[in-house]
Amino acid sequence: MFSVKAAVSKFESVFEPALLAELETNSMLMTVKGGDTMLNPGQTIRAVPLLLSGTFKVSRVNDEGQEILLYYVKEGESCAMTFTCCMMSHFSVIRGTAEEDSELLCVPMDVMDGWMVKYPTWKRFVMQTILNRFTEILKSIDDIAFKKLADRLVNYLKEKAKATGSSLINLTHQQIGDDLGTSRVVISRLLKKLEIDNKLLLYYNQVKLLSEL
Amino acid sequence: MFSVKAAVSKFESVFEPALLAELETNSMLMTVKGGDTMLNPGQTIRAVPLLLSGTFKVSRVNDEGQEILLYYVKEGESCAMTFTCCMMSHFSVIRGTAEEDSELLCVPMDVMDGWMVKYPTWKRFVMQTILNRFTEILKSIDDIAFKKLADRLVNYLKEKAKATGSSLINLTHQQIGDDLGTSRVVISRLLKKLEIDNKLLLYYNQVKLLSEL
DNA sequence: AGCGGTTTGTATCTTTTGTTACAAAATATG
DNA sequence: CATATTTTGTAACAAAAGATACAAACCGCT
Repeated sequence: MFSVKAAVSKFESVFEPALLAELETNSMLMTVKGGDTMLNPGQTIRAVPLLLSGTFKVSRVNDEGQEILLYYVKEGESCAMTFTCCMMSHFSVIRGTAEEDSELLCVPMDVMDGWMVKYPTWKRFVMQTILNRFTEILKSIDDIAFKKLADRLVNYLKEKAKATGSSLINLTHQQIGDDLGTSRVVISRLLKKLEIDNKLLLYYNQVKLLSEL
Repeated sequence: MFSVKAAVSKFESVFEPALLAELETNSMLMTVKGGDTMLNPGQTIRAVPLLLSGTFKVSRVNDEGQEILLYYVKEGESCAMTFTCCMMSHFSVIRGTAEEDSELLCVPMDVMDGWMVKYPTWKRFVMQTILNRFTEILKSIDDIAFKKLADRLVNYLKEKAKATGSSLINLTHQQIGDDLGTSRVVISRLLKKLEIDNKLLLYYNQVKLLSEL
């Protein structure tokens, strides 16, 4: 559990001192339970989050309610969409869900605009965030457009393992299917194939990646 | 053919007077032939383009050289990727090709950074551009992930017709396939189906959209 | 141990998209 | 106008992914 002071200090290497001071007086600590959705498409955004601990999942939901994973926001990062939407007072175009219990530092949108002008380190942080997300999203497009589902699944699992630091992944086939935008049956089929090929082991609610993968 | 003065005046309603003046002294006119590629992935970017006339196609090329259309840049617009890459002195992650003969006003990157701070209208323009492109790219992801190729093709043709202001579209099946990330044969098949259904007429190098579409 | 809900395995069938191959039609070019 | 090149049409087949249906395995809980 962070104090605002401790939270702000996490960004000591990124932001200039004056900005850190402003951050301390203007921001708000917030806790979110794993699984909770913080932001839905269409919702207006009043504050921008800096993630202190935990992970957020950012996904896209289309008109028919179909969802697809875009990227994860990790400790010390923020969300490019929220920045841009916030600054243009535009409603959200994405969904943001806490993957695990998470803590965030919220910066209200009315101070943010000034910071872009006053603090080069803030401007840099914003632009770097946008660039990173653009790059990730374009990579996603490559994969969705040209890669087979089997390959996307393998990448997804490897990512997960890397993110959690464990080769034992706690997910149902249904959850995986949701993230990749396909059905449970398809995922079960592909996973079974991978198991037969000695790439992984399947358990109830779990997937254990093997070194062969 | 524009003079710099005339070119700058195109942005009178978007930029504040002081910025227009700076734009006039700092920017450079440029002409590009239809079909010419201005920017490739990996290339470093030294200036940001404001499009005066014509159209640019922005596409993504993956490691295997497969290409897919992302969006078009039209008159009075600019490219979000170029902004962000430029500001972070990062190489390009996209390809930019002139669809038709085009004229652009190029702003060197070293003045741009200051403009973000000095001119609210510039900052606004940049953020608005980024937001618009983010939105478009996310729409693309929706389509690629969940829509059938037949629907994507129809949308593509409608877009083209709207952009050129004519229901007679000058494209080969191969070109369409390239933009949608699929093969010529597949496009021919789908187009023929649409023709049989009285949605369009097929000619050599041309597709004529009918009102049924 | 038994029950109820959740998760996984699997078969079957359909649809969509990709691939290859070849011929015909349209156009460009000398 | 004769020939080369580009574009289009189409068949036949393969692979990938989606849909449906049902059974079996697993887990939490009493």
